[in-house]
Amino acid sequence: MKHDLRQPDPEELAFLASYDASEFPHPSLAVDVVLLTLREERLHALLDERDAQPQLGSWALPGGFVGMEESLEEAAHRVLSRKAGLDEVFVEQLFTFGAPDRDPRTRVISVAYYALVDLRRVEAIEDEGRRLAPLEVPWEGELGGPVVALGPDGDPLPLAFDHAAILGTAALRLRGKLDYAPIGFELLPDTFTLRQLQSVHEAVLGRTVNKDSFRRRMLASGRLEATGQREHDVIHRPAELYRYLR
Amino acid sequence: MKHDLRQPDPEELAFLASYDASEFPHPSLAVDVVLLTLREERLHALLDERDAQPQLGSWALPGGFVGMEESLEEAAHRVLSRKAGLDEVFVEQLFTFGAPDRDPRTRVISVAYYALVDLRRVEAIEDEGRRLAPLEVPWEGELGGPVVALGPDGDPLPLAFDHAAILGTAALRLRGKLDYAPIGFELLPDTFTLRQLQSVHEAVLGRTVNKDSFRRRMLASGRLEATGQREHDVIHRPAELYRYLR
DNA sequence: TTAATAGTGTCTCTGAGACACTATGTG
DNA sequence: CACATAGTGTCTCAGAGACACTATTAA
Repeated sequence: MKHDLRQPDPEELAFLASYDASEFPHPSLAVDVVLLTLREERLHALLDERDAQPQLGSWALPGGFVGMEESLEEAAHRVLSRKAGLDEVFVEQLFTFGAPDRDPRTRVISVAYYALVDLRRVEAIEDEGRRLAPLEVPWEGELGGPVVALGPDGDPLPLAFDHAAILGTAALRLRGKLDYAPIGFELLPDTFTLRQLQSVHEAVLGRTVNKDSFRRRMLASGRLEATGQREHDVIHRPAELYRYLR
Repeated sequence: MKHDLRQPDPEELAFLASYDASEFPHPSLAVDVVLLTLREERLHALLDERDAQPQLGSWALPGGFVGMEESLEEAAHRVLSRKAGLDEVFVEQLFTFGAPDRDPRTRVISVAYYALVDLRRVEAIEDEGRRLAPLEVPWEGELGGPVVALGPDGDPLPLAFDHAAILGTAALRLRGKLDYAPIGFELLPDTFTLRQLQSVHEAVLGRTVNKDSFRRRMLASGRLEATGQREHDVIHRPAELYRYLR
């Protein structure tokens, strides 16, 4: 988001030189990133098990405090790079969470971002304290609400702070934007079939979509380019591979 | 946004007691409010002329720093109450602006909110340093970009900081949400005619809308209740007055 | 050849735009 | 009565769903 700053005049420069930023108490400012990917037709989010207080042992979104010289989006990318080894990921601001009691340590405002990435780029990063947890969205349509992350036994994972609400906001945003913004592609590899894209939409929306009209809409959108290649190693007629036109 | 916090255990409580929040440098955190209303079929935003450095004399969105005990939305309501004498206003989080250079004093992150209100509630608050400035949106559809606020002579007002970009984000959000969220009503008095509601949509969208299908859509939405009353003091057949069903 | 999915052609249904027509207030 | 806008009835057109049919690969 670019903006023009007025040129300061001399009087203003004198004021700025004497300005004391520590005059008021400041809350802490963090970014939390909802890294979403698709595995087995289901949305998964990257979660880290907290290895320190507070809420030791619960599962948290990757996040970090915002540096004094970086933009919010840069902070989100830094978090992804540090905690998931990912660069060049699609990232978008989600919502800013600032309830006074959301962090028991002190006042922490969190600017949440969501990131979308193809599974192949992240499936290797799982270890004991870091999971791609399947999400269960317990509401439909435009309702919204917290989202449940599942552990390997299918039981809900304990989520830290208000991170269930952040996940819920991400799921809601994704569902809302999917139909009019080109974001489904971000969860797929470079080239993909229409069926794969449809599966992405179905997983995100939590419902089946009509095959015929989905194909028509996607092809009519003008954002897909046929590669001329076809998928292989499938047990049926191979489908055309498409590429997303940026 | 409600969330469940886990109950801290004794070990966690000990940690919290020793936690020092001043360990890291913190940016300042502000809220800025885009208060929008409709006058003469045009969107207007409340702007204050800055009477202090920096950017003395330029026009700024009403805003303020976030208190340590209040939520972000409470801070937005407080700003509206203090700077516009308004309570019970429709308010929604817009976007968080955090470019490192957006404020020349120091690092200030601003959580922007937009508020929608009927003109009758705010037209009396204008004075020398406080205006409802008409907005000119120099782009269409889903493009976005900064927005121009006009002075009484029709010339653009100098806007402080990145507030032109914040206004642009508000205009874009409003245009995007108008068709699927019940927000047009917020810019009208309690009861209104369908023609008035159509005017609201036309002003926000910056284009005319089809009368017939607009009526059909609104009546079919189920969110309007006929009051049985009609407008009066008009030179033509008076229209039915409707009320918005919350 | 069969199984399985890719992809096409076409009918129907629904909602938006267009437009003509009727209704009802004021001057 | 004329004027101006409110409000209705109906036709057309475009896009979504439904469904039958053909195409193409592997086993």
